[in-house]
Amino acid sequence: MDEVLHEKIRDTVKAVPRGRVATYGDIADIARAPSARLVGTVLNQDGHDLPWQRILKANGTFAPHIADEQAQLLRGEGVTVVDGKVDLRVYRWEDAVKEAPPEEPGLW
DNA sequence: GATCTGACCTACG
DNA sequence: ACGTAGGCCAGAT
Repeated sequence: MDEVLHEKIRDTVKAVPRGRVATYGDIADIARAPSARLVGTVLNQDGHDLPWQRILKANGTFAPHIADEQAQLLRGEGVTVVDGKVDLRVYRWEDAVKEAPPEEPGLW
């Protein structure tokens, strides 16, 4: 597995501000991960010291096994969790777009 | 090297 | 709103 990418993903997760959230897809996007699956895989293996509670699925829900814990932690950061979901329109990490670097020039 | 599995995502019925 | 199906990528069998 690509160590660089691994760290990149970890860094990106760490970059999410307190009180905000991001989706696996967002992280994958910013970290240049080939797929959102990788983000989940990395967090699963090496996410113990990361703010993994700020990462959720694209629809604003949590990963099944950790849902409870995650909801608690996020509430502790001031994020409102309703019916096991977070309103992405409000809490989504907006800088995700800004951080997204341009594509390689000359591809087309 | 084929197959299965998973902290995913989108589209469809 | 909820289940399925297909696509996705890397690691483990």
